[in-house]
Amino acid sequence: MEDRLAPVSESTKGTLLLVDGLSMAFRAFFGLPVENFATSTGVPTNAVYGFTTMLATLMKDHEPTHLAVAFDLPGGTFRTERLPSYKGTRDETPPEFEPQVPLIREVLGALGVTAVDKPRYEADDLLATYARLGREAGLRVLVVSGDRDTIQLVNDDVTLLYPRKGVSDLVRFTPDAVQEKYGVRPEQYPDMAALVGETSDNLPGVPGVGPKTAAKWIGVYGGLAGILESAEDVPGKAGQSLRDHVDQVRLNRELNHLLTDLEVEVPVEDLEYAGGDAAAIHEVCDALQFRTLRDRLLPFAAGDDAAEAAVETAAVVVRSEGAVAAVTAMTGPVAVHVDGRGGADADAWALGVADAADVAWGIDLTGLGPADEKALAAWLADASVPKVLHGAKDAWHALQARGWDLAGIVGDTQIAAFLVNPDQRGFELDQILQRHLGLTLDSAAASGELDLGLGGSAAEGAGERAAHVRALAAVLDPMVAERGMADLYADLEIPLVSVLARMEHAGMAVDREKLGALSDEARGRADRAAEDAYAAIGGDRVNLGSPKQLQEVLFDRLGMPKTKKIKTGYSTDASSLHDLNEKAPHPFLTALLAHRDASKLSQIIETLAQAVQPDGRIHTTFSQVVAATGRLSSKDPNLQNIPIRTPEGHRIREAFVVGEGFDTLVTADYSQIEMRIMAHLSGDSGLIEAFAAGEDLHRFVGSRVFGVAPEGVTPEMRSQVKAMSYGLAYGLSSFGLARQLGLPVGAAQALMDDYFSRFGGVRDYLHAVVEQARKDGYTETIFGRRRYVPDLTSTNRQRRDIAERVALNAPIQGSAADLIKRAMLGVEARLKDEGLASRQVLQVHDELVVETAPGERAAVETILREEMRAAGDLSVPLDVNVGTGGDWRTAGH
DNA sequence: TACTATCCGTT
DNA sequence: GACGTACGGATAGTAT
Repeated sequence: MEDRLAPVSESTKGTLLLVDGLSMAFRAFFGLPVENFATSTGVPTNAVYGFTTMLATLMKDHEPTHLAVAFDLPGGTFRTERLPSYKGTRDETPPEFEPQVPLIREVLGALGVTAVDKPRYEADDLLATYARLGREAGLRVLVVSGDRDTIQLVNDDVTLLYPRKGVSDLVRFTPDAVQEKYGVRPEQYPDMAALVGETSDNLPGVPGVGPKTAAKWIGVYGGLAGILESAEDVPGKAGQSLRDHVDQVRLNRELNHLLTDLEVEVPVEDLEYAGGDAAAIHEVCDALQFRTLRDRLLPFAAGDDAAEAAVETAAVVVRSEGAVAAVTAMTGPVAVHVDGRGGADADAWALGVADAADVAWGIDLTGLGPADEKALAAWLADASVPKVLHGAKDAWHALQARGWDLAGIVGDTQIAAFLVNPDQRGFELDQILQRHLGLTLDSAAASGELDLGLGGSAAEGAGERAAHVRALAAVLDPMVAERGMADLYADLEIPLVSVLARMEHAGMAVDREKLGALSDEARGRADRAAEDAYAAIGGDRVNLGSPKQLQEVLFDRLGMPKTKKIKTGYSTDASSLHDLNEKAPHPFLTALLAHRDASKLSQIIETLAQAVQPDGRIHTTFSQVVAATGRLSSKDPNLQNIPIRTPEGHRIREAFVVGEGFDTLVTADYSQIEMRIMAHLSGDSGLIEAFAAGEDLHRFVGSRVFGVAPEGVTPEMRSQVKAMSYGLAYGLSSFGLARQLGLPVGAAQALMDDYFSRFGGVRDYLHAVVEQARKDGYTETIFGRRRYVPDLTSTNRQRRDIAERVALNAPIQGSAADLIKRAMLGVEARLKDEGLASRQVLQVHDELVVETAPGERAAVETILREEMRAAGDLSVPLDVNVGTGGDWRTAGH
């Protein structure tokens, strides 16, 4: 019995793996603690995780050629029709289990595993039927079930894997193993079970008869039929008990017989396993937040034909000799890969180029002669040679670091992969190759960090990767086009790469002294507030930065009322602390809030100060492949979350200054861009009129909602309407609105009702956009950028609700992102056309910052105004505010 | 060292 | 019973 999990001997015709879905999911559920397995949104995943792990192990160990997972359907079966109390003693399934069943089916779908079910029949009956069909087809059959009834299926061709504990410890039942454990042959097991009874099925047995007696009788009388025939002769107390319960035994035997002759929808030959879909596996692993499991599932992905064709072309011969001459003679289109890093102390060290189906060139850039240097630099800077890269902006920087320009970028497979599915995570070359071509690079080659001492290997690696990029482009370009995003890709995202590269390269000048003074100040305030906080609790120097220790102080020691629940207890966030301070005022709370404020500030300042480069400027890194809505993101440091609301925030912005040799900073931002997009997309006449009128939007809307003259709109009314308007674009509920405005839910609901009665087009649009997305599976911006929202059809309420908010927000936020990106291209083109030396240095979602050269301020203001306005042709005007100053704060006013 | 949880800054 | 999008990033605490 210890020979569990050893692969069965494979027959020449293959192996059929049959799994009882629910019984194994249930075992997984109870085998793994539910509290340790959930997504960040609280969806429990322990059963999905355990089940999937088990399945992956089985698939890997046994390499089944045919595969099916059978499910019980809700509702009764022919057995409960026969006996309503059948399985009647089972406890109510835990509420965390049910929602995981559709998730398991999603995993199976991604893996390409057939799920089978049949109304009025149990999964076991399907297993029994498929076991017979598989056996008749000459397949070796493996049944995996936690239901003992399936023991009857075991024979020379059918082995049962039965969970002993959890789902990772499976016992292998062959006929001999069954005989050894139960003392009967597998086909006699139901006879035995009929006599002994099955508590889990609510089938009582013969009192006083256990497995030993049952086995003995079966041995003596040859089976249940013989036993019942000779019932009168069965001796002893047990014999009498048997005679008293003959009807029950007959019923048991009738019910525990599994049907092997069901009509099945899927013939057994269609259970042949053809592999899963890599993209779908990624998608489901993303959704369920599976990390380690992803790597175990991906090997089951089948490459499709297109991908395989592309992989073929990626099988390259890499050549280094004569590479420079060969490459510089190319007129494109070519795939280019650059190894190296941008930045102050590193540059490009290897270049790979691929343009033919089977030859790629690799060049070691570290040992080039002057002639080669010149030729290569010219070729890279030649805009008439079209080039495709993966992460072109990084390559741009790496080449720039050695003084070379990169031009002619016509494609970026990283961006293409992002457009195809922006919700994915991880767009590094090796990840995208894995995802779309099923290719696995070895980690050294994939990372591009090859040892320079290995002679030509860096060059060869670069050549190989260039070939892979070429293959990727061949697969991804049609996918982008298929999704209607060819123009968005070629005319917006790709040209933007160079614009962003130049912005990052330029950076923003910083007044170090100002920053330093601010830092000291904030540090001092934080320290003083900390002392106040310690004093307020009797001098105990708890770590104020530790939510855990704060919880202990607030809720245990001070006995304060509980705040909102979080995973680790009760929240100590700012809004909770404010609430607490109203309910139970305490000097500790005030001091803690002040400390939080000051230390956050000093932390931000410290991070910024540390990010200043030797050139006295901060160079952020923008990404086009992070925010699923299409917004840019900024990191190292993030310049898109610099404080602005507080006086201290203003002072931080004052430290961002115009650089030497330049004149001013000009900042231009769209006014109410999201509401304008809402007006355009919804076509609501009231909202369009509001913008056409050109007066204060929230005042206008407020006057309509509250039925007063615009002058009669109080600041209170205005702020309520403003919160309402913006909340709409985020899928705000009346509860959320109430909480934000400090109103009763009823009042918030009334406000929403009034709003919608005046702006019905908005309500209709919001409703329609979700419906359309549910139908199509994706949302779209004005410019055709897609975001897929599969969870709109999820049976899980929470997932569905989140998906609805995503569907509401994505077209609005995404269209705004498209607009400002278009504006950036327009601004860049105008600056160049007009021969100006001013340059864009920052984008913050609805705001552009330009550093102007002397004498160009007026021209730049005009360009910003015009290009931002002209970025889209909407049914409402795009209003732009422009400001100028020697620092970011001043310009922003 | 790597990862999770919490908190908080922006739009 | 929860309940507003999209991010980046610091810190604490825990797992490896």
